Amino acid sequence: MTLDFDPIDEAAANWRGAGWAAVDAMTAATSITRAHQILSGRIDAALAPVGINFSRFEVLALLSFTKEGELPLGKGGDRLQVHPASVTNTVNRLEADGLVARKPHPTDGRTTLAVLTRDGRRRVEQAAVALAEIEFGVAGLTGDGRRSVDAAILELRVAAGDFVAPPSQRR
Amino acid sequence: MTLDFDPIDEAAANWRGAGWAAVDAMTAATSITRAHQILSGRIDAALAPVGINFSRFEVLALLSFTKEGELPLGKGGDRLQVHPASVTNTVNRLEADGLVARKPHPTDGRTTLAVLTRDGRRRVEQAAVALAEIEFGVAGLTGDGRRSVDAAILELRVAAGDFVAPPSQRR
DNA sequence: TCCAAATACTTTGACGTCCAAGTATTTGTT
DNA sequence: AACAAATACTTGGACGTCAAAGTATTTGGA
Repeated sequence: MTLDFDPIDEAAANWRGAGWAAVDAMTAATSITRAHQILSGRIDAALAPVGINFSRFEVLALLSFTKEGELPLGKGGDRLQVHPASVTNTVNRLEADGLVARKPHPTDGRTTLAVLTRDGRRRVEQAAVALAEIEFGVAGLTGDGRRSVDAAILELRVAAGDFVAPPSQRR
Repeated sequence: MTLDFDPIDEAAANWRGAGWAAVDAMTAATSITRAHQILSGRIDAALAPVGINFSRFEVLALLSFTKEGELPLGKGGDRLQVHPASVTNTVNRLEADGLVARKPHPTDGRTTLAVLTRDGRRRVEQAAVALAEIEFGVAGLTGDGRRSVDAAILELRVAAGDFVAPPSQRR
């Protein structure tokens, strides 16, 4: 199962051998992809005992940060950068588990609000603890590593147009 | 659509406000997740005109690096770190498109080989060019940024047990 | 006022990923 | 030689994601 060589190193060597371009870009992209794979696996494993997964957690967390514990579905999608259909799907499942409820928007008939239930609030607290315990899957990354990842990816996100205003100071 | 603030900064502030732990780990994990989302979108968009997607490309590339253009399905899954069922699925689709063929292993009846076809080889070359043109989606990351991402994620991968031998020198 | 365009969400369908279970074959041990 | 365990792959099911199309409602301009 565990390889005795670095698969990314090997990929880079193969790439060069084939005369393919942009090897540095390839290794960076592959590193990020693999990192995501690792984090995703660890996070889902940590959340499984709590009875949710990461996308559901993200929605619950977002709701828990609002004053009233409610948010239009579309706003949630914008913040989490996911497709509206994914939000619908996630909220459906959260609703089936009694962790959120849908409520019509008071003044805009097109809009639906997701509202955190009492169970939902309890669940998201449990999940936050579980995630903190595994350090969000980044165990193995030193403080320096985390900062340099944050800084480098900030460049990427700005270049991708994630947001326009100059970022406030990251701590 | 585009936000006028950094959503990760805001998430960190919310996290602190709620008294939740491991904020630094959360931002690193969120950065990586978002980076993956960005890369994935760019890469799929670049490959769409070529008629494949990234997972299919990975399989084709792996095959193209072998002497004979063939590899047991299981080996491919190990290298790409994906589930056997995913390999089966991907190879099914590549086979339906005539880009690979299945062939029984000459000595081990349990094993199936995926063999690159002529069309498959042509296609993977086109894809490599298309990916190099968009710098594998990491446009926006400077050389320094790419190196620091590679280095930091190497720590994470080693900690996760991706491979055991000391890595050879990265360039 | 009226109506086309924009907005918000849902539905349907395609695809990728994983897990668990099932089949076939090979290995290793007694 | 015999058989349990390991290995390699496939199948079926659950879930997440996106795109495209559909429905309902609101906005904004003629």
